[in-house]
Amino acid sequence: MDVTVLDRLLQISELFQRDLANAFAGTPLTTARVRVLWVLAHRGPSAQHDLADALETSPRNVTGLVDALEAAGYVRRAPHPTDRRAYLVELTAVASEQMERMRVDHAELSAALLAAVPESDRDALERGVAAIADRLETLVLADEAARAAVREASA
Amino acid sequence: MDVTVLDRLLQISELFQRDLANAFAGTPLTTARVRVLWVLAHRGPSAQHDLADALETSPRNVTGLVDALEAAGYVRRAPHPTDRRAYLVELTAVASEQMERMRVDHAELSAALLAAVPESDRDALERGVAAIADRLETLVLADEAARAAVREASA
DNA sequence: TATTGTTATACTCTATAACTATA
DNA sequence: TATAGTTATAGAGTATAACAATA
Repeated sequence: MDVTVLDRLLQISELFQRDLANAFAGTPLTTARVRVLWVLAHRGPSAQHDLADALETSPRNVTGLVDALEAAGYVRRAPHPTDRRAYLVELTAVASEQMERMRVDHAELSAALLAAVPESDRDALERGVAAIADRLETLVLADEAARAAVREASA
Repeated sequence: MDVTVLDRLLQISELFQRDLANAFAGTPLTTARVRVLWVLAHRGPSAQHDLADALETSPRNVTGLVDALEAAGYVRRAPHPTDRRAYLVELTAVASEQMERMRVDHAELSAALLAAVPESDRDALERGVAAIADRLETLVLADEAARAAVREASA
């Protein structure tokens, strides 16, 4: 029973989740809420339905996440400049700083992990994980398309 | 803004979760429940507190997961041979077959992903992901130990 | 006394459907 | 008529605490 590359990738995947959970333990932040902040940090102030699209979740769920983040002081609901039905959700200063720290942590972790790999292996590693990520994405999307086709046919 | 190995690994991590969710959509199985079945397939019939340890979750949570799996016909609660307080949770035939299919799928996915990598890069890739997994595990465990020490000190 | 699993309670994430206000 | 976000309702995962039966 040898340990495959896939097993290692799954292990890495679990460790990431654990690391993130640890990082925000004891704060009001959770994985789902941090994802909202992360999207806002990258897209800038956004309407809730745009957040729902970006997060691939329901508008209802966004309402709950934004409620929690607003209560904890991480985001603000500002009026939308042209559509009175909508809000613009934006980060507070506290959250912007937190996301900046997260960006720095991310870069440091990236460097620390790469430092564990012998320099002579790094190019092949980069090509390899990129190839695997692309192939996996292709497989997952093809699988989802096939499922969607089955749903169509039975509807 | 270049895409780092870390970014690729995070992308792979998300795709795994998505793939697993797709695979069990429309069945009573979920990620948490499949983890229970997976542990049972590897450890054999187990008492619930052993499952709680293996899954790093609370006994209460195991009660709920086993309830759901039992209701859906994936596991059985058998009396423990020597401890009348405990049950031995074991897979049904249906679940054993499902786990065997999952094992085969896992092997096939492993082969498909590796096939996307040029043969000349594979050795370096294997060494690289192993090194990253080990380093990441070390970092996460050290972080958890540091947090535990802080909790001790403040208690 | 300690352990095994359950009941009680609560919070979070998620989804669908019905509804209000606005476009 | 369609869209943005909310209320209503429900299921799932998780946690702590109190408790019963047994060790």
